[in-house]
Amino acid sequence: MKKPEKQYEVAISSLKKERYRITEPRKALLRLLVESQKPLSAEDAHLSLGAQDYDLVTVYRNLETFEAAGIATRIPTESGKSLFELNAEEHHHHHIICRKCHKAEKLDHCEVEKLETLAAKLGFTEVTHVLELYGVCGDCR
Amino acid sequence: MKKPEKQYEVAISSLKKERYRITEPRKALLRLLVESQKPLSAEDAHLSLGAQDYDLVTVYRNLETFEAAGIATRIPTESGKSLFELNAEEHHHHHIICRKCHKAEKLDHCEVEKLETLAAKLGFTEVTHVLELYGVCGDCR
DNA sequence: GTGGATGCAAAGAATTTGCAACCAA
DNA sequence: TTGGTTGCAAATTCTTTGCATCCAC
Repeated sequence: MKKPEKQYEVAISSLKKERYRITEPRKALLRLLVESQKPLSAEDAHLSLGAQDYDLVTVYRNLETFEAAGIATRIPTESGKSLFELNAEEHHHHHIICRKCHKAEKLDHCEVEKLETLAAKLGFTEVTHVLELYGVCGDCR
Repeated sequence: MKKPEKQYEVAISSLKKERYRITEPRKALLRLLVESQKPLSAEDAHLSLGAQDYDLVTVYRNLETFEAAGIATRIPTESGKSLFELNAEEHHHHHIICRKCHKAEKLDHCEVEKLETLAAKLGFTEVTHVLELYGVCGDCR
């Protein structure tokens, strides 16, 4: 795993390269994502940043911006709510998300049965998974 | 794949066993799901049933009921919209969903790299996937 | 200085809930 | 008969959009 400061700097560079401005809300949100190292919902982020400091809408817009800049990824969840996480330059991974408290933990190794075993080892029960692929079909191209 | 009539009967039996009533909207929705053999959104189903015949709310409630009865499964999608599909007694599978027209096709074999290859063979490009596990964590139990 | 970014309000989309009328068992 | 089910309306939840103001470059 990359050092937080490094990860922050790399992200800032990506934003600059794409001509996005480095604003206070963006810096704060980026720091939060770097520090938490976990997928967060827009609301989580808004609260953690101190709800009174920046608007929820700004958080949404910037998460979207981060995604467009290739800095973050949106993770659709079972509940219909999206989580966002910083793109780690490390290997591909997924998460195990608690159905009750919505805590998300990172799972290394990407293969479903192995993942379910891993999840069980982390103390999760009633484990199920959602796996869907997305792409553009021949008809739409 | 099971014969449609058979599948319909099995589903009806499941509903009866759970003491759910066999109403017109339920029969119509079930027939639709059996026939389409593809995941549908609540709105898709509502339109296919003839929007004027049954209420969208009834469709939502019955898809929920079907899920509770173990007849159907909700599939959260990238866009935040849910799709529902009848539980096939056959093997575990997932889908490839077109980002543009939202057409969903069934993919057999559950292993991610294989699936992406399969998706490519089906003519899909820009293929990505969402894989998240859900469960109840130790803290919540 | 200027166009992108923000905050506030309001709109939107998907889904859920409340409640009286209705009907399957 | 009666409690589950439906339809209509309204509420909720998450997310996006409009617009005037503001500030990073």
